[in-house]
Amino acid sequence: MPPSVSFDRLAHQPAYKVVSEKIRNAIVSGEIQAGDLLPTETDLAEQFGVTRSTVREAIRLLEHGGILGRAGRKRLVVTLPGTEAIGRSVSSAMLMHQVTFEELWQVAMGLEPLAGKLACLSATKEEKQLLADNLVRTKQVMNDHDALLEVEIEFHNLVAEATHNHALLLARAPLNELFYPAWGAIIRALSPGERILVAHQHVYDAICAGDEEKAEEWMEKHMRDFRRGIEMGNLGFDQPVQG
Amino acid sequence: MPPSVSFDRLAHQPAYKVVSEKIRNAIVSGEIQAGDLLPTETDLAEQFGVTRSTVREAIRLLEHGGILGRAGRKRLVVTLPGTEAIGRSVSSAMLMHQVTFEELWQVAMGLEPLAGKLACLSATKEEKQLLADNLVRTKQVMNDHDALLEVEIEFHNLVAEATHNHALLLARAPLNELFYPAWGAIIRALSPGERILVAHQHVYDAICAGDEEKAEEWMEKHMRDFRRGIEMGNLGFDQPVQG
DNA sequence: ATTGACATATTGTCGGACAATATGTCAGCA
DNA sequence: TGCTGACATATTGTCCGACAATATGTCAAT
Repeated sequence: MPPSVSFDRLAHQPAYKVVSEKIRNAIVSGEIQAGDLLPTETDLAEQFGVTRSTVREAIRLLEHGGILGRAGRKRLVVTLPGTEAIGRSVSSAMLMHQVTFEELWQVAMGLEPLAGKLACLSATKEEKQLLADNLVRTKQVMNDHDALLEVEIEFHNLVAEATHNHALLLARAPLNELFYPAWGAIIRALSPGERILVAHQHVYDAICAGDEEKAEEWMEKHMRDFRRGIEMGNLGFDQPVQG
Repeated sequence: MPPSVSFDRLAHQPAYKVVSEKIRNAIVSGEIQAGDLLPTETDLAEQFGVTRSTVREAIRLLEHGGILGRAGRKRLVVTLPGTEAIGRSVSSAMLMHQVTFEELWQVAMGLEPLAGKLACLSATKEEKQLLADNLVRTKQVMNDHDALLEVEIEFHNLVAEATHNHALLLARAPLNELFYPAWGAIIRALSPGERILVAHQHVYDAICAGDEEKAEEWMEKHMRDFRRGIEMGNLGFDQPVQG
């Protein structure tokens, strides 16, 4: 016979979590702006009625998400979480889930062509100039594997930034981080400088011309090349990505 | 005259960060498996040669990313970061960046149709059954706004899970969280039960038939409906999303 | 096999302490 | 005036020791 009444497990949240949530709420609700200084640890401890140790643990909780940071070794600062912080945290999650290249590539096929398309609508002159500069440098370092990797990654980041879509930037941050070593391996194995340059050039032209379809299409081709690169280089397309 | 030599700013990383990184490395490198128990705080403190307070701060740093968790109120456990942890952390980043509905919707247009397409290839019988159950429940709660919201969100999650693509699941986690209130507002304002059901039905049929194109297409239509819903409901398509 | 009593281990929180470093002030000197 | 150095102050990073609350493990009694 089942018990006639059942009680919820009462959740006695530790103080450091409560404090952390209070601070987080104040931040995301806009009560504290990015760039604002937080009170000192001692002040916070007094305000919340807990010890400094507890406040410190609460702070660490938020620090990892990039919401809080320190300028120098000093005062706490409310920070706009950049792509790095998000990328690191999400990509380590993906690593633990043993995400394969294939899975990663599928997501990239959803996001990179989209970035190309959207960039056509919103790229400023300055951003187009940065892309042009990147192309020039690409031609120069065509045979320097390490440098080529750098400009290749930079190109994709520039396109993504040209969309001015922060949701997109944050969503693709982990891909960036995880593809990095793979691109490096492909470049070393196949020296695909020419193919990369051609694809980038077409994407750039499309963005300058505002031709959404073409940008999307060439970004797609570029990503298919990437896939073929992994397959041809025997890098294990269906294998988990390495950190 | 510029100085003849320049030195890098020497980075005196605090101990809690070092400890945190060491633990993180051990985890993502697979040295410690998910599900494993970590040594007690006192043990860790001894091993690293620091105080328990320092170890605790290091632990908090990882706890936020969902890498570490506690079973009960006891021992530390290495955890596979779920979509909730990632979703919370990334979505608060998006909130702080004042991401607009439009930006969010653009990313969703890249990921949701993709999810539909991929689900056609990998959905198991059990998952199809879950989708079917969801459809039945959708018909039942068509006029109950709150319940309708629940099944709507669940449907999208089920489709995403049916792809078996963890990278995709993690990438779309924040969208989920941020769209939630918006869907609710749309449903209350427009009672779009019929349209939702029709779209879901078509996506479901396509997945069962393994028809990738159709699944993608209907998911796209569904998302366009969502966009029109925000616009018609005057919910501010170009306004920042509210937490 | 279940219950209760008891010792033990571990976490959450507290309080105080100190060294290292950044900040602010002010006098001294070109 | 503008720069330098000395000094007091504030704040963080780290340490130590302590205690209550709570899980865990053991064992006897029923």
